[in-house]
Amino acid sequence: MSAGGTSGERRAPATLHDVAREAGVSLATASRSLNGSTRKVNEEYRQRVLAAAAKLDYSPNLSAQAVARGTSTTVALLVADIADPYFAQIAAGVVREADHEGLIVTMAATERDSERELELVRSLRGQRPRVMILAASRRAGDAASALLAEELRAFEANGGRVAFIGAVEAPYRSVPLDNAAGAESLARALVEAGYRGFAALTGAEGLRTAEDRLGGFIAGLAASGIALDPARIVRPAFTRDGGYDGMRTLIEQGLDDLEVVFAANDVMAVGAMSAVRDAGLVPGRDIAIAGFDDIPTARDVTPPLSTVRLPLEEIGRRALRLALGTLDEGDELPVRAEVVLRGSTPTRAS
Amino acid sequence: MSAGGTSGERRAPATLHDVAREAGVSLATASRSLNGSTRKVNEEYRQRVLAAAAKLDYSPNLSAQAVARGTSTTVALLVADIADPYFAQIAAGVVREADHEGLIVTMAATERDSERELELVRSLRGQRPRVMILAASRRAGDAASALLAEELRAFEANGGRVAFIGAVEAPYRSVPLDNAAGAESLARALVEAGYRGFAALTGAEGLRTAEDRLGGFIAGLAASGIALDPARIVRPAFTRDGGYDGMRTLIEQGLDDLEVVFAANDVMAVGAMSAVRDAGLVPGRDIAIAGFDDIPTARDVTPPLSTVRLPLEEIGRRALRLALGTLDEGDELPVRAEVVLRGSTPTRAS
DNA sequence: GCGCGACGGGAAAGCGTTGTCCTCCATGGC
DNA sequence: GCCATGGAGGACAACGCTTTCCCGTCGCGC
Repeated sequence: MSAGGTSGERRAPATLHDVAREAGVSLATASRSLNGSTRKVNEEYRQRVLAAAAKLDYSPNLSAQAVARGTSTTVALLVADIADPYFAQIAAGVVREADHEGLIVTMAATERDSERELELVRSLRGQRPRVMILAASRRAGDAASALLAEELRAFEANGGRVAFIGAVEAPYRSVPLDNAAGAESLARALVEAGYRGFAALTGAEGLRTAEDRLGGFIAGLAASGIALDPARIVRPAFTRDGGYDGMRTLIEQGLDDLEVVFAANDVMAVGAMSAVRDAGLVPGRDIAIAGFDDIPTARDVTPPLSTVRLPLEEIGRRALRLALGTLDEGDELPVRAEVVLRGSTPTRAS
Repeated sequence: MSAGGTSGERRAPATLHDVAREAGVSLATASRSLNGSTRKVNEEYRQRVLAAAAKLDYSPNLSAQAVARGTSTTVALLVADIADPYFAQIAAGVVREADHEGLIVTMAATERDSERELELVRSLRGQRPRVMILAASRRAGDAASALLAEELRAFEANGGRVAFIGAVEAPYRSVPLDNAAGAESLARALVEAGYRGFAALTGAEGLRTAEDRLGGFIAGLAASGIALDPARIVRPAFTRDGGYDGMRTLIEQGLDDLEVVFAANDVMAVGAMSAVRDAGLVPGRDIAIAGFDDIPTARDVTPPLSTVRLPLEEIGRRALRLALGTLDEGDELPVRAEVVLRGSTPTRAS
């Protein structure tokens, strides 16, 4: 257990005051030397300050700076579950872009609970972050939802910026994901590949992302004159295990003319594949499976998973740029959702 | 692109001062009513303050609190790559535990560059976090390493807490992972399963985690009187693609008597499996593969990946508790690394 | 040679909180 | 009836920093 803790004199961190004294200059000059102030400071003084800062291991107190300046350098990121590759990739994008901008990311997980989401937004607001990015899948119209809106309104009224990832949310900026259109394209592609018997695994009712994807998929089928049997729509949890369970349900219901299962996200699809295999069937051959997101794992399962690719990391970066207002010209393009057909949905000889 | 931004009067956030005025009490009373002060405050006043706070949408400025109190409620977490499931799971654990303790997590990614790591530690120090958790794989003895030590020393001298995840680091607290012992057990288990022809895919030289695991594996083989041919040790990047490339190298070198490949982490193993498959071979049948970590995906690839299980989320939580000094009795137990044999290393009829 | 900007250092007033005193008032003991 | 006691509100000095002012010093134009 490595005892830990250097013997340490436990002195308080050096303050700007200490640096100024050490360098023999005023507080103001020290401050001006160490941050990008507009005021010029005599090169000799500046060197003295820099030396003193180095000598004292000075590191500016960000909290104090935030208080004095009236603005922080923080970005708050809210996701449903950090360990979920979908959110992990988005987070990676946000962090990278933030780093690029010299901002610091604070992260919280809603654990897919809208009460918690509300609570977190509330507490995160205390940091006075420059922007708040909400990637957590929101449910429409539940009790917490109105309060959340209230909270965000207050945040923006105070000069904060909110960016949503996913569906377009009322008055806020958002990086819209083309969930419906992507799923629709996927449906068409599958029909074109010869599939006729469909089922869908989607998240709990009211989960925006899940709804949109399912809706798009149904629309895509409808466009080809195919109706999705409501009995073939299963709504387990929006997770890997949910996908597994949902697929089991489907299998227990009887496979009859079922040819392909659309899972509303890749982790569910992966779970579904495992369920198929555990039932003694071969995914892709006995039952085709398609997902959504194109998480890295999608390539590495067997057979490789057909899916709708979302540039997740790019989405994270863009959400931050959007909130910051630093979107470049080219960035205005909507995020493309692109169908990627792989081995899990082989072309079907019709 | 959803214009964004409520029309907003853009007034500054309500301050405690505003609340006090609204409630008709002093600043001190307002402060005492809104935070857990030891001082009692008249119930009527307290209600007035609460009402005023609610009315004004007051949210205490955490930075100001940090400055005034002299301590922050922040935890800084440093990982190599957020999108990597290994770090994502650890991060999830840290965030969950932090949330439990009412702390806020700020996250940064070193991108596996020790220069950046140093830089990040430096800048993170400015937040005066209560603890700093370093999960980023460190290289031993490079240039930045000494400076990093210096930086951490300063941080601890100022009352901060450092916790490492992985190898035990000199004077700091750490959650040691039994990399060597785990790999050693795995080697023994594989020998016991009938394997004789080994190869290893590990990370760049000097990468602590990779070295320890390789070392353990070699020791395990040695214990069974088997030597690992140095030509059969490949050192690509410590990532999925590294695993893929490394496996290709191995295949190009000729498979001869090669029976099983040990990849120093699961994402590499997954990459290696894909390389095997892309070479027209079947992982598990033609070449067995084992990894390390037991990331969630390990169960879902085909065949399921044999590996050494590390309770990653628990490790994250424990790192935080360790740094905070809130480890319970039972937590003193070292983290167990447990061999999990799955289909990727079928028992070999000898 | 004088006046006037421009320049740049330093004092000091914030920033939004907390915590220490100080004070006032009610209570209780003798 | 008086004084010690203590409980609770309020003023105010921090906390570590930024930024506005103020002011002395130059350099330059006339």
